Amino acid sequence: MSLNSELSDLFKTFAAIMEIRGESVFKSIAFSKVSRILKDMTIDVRKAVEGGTLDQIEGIGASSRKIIEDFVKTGKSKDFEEVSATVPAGLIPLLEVPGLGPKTISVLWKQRQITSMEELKAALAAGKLEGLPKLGEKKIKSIADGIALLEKSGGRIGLPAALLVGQLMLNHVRSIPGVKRAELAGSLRRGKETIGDIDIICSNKPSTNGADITKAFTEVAGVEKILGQGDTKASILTADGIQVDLRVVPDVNFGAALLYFTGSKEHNVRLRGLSQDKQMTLNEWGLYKIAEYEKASKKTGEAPAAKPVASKTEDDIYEALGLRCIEPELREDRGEIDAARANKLPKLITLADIKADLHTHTTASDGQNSIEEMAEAAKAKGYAFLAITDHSKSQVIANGLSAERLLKHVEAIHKAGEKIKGIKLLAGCEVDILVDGRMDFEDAVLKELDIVVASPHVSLKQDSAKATDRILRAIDNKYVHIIGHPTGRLIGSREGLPLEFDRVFKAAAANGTALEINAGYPRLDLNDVNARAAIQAGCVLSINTDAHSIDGLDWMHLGVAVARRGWAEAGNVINCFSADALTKFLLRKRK
DNA sequence: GCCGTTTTCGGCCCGACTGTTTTCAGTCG
Repeated sequence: MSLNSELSDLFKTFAAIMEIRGESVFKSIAFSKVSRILKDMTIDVRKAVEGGTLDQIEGIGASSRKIIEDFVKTGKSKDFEEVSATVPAGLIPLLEVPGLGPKTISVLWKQRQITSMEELKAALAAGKLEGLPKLGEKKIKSIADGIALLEKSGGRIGLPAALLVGQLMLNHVRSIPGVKRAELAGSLRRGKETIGDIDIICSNKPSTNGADITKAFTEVAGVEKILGQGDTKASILTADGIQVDLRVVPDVNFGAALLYFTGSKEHNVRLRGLSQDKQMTLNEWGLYKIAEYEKASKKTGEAPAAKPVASKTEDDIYEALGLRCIEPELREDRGEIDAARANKLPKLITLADIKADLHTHTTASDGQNSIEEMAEAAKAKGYAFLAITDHSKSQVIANGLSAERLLKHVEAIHKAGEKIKGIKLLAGCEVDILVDGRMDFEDAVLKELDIVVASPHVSLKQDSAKATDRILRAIDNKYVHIIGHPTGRLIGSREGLPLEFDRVFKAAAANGTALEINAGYPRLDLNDVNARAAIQAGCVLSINTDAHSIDGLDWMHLGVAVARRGWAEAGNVINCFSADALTKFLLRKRK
């Protein structure tokens, strides 16, 4: 694990300990923020310490700086060790249980000596939680249910699965009589790579009441359990263990509700702070002048009786706050609010900007469709280019091509290209980057190819220096156009190469080698944060599906979502280049 | 714990819901 990740985890744990100890919530919020800053940081924190730039980062104060400096110097933090000795480590995972928070955990610990999940389960089974303050029969059952839910769903689900379920449920909501507008919200709308639960916001026509809509929502096929259903809100659990929440609001409040439930939480907090500065208050019903809002009567589940400054659309609210409208993918409190104020938001890339897929496979290696079938499918998407890039010889398990087979394949691709009009086929190869950074083919073979994607597939546990040197050598190769899935990570199962990204980005920018955002799930590699840092360093990106079948070409939108979260514009991505510009890009390095 | 063009002290975002309570604490998003 990288130093940044270790320190990020340390601060996350520190924040959790403070919650359980019952310290001021603002302290734990502050450390949670530091944890997030470290996780998002693309330079090695050691360099920030050595360069003395830690002070300049907003959110890192004297206490955090001391902990970071100690940890970088000695591999541990005395402050952290002292505090963590006061709370059993086994209590921290209990914060993940839905319905169980720090206050209750503290009571369980101090009054029933529970210090771990196992002990909590044993105590529940033995009925030992009775008689505690604020813990009635229902609360005890909800803790047991929460543990069961956590163990069943195993936490977060992947973006593609969430999109499928989300779209189905959204269509269902839109078909309910009385629904006027409905949209996906939450982290799904922001395009995050993993999703906790699915949020849907809808507005109702004046003639319909919310309870009819929430009831119809819970009656769709595939609902395993109804978690709750009221006039304005319902929650269900699908058979796959995915939670879907619906909120119903009057149409005039739709924009405020959508903004609120799209989040992120951190983005919302910043917006509300900004509202305060302007003598306004922002909530899920709308943006109000504080003076009027305080006088207005309020009833739970109903909009406050004051005229909002803005509430109908998200654009209205941003505008009233003096901001350009911020796209959902940017709402992470990563500088988007300042950019919106300065009118410096990027014009984000869209799926429609994509004119090429530059990394795909056929039956020649481990794909399922022929050259012609892949070409026709890509043409049907309106692409101008398709690169066929089957595996190189080291990928024995994927039926990788020998030099001889590859050269024959190149001929076959060119021949197919002559037959199929309306799309240009590029004959290429996904060449393995060997453990020391050499290519899996000699230059004499590579120079016969229209396009070379060089990817790491094996030895993905190298140390940082070796891994970085390996990728740098590939970037330097004059025949390599794109570094495919640069880290080799797999979401949820493999960390990938611990690259020194600043060196990688500098070299790629200097050489004109594109870095891939692999759109295949669970790769999505580069990730959002690294894609953004790469652009800032002057790199060009390439978004490709790595499709192994014609269906695989459909996942381009996942890569575009990552790119959007990485603040990418069409001009940063070679797949959006004009035919001329792409051709020039492919030839330039070889001069 | 962090921050500062009113501030180096005193704020720090907001409402819904649930359960355990007779007015509020805890949790969630």
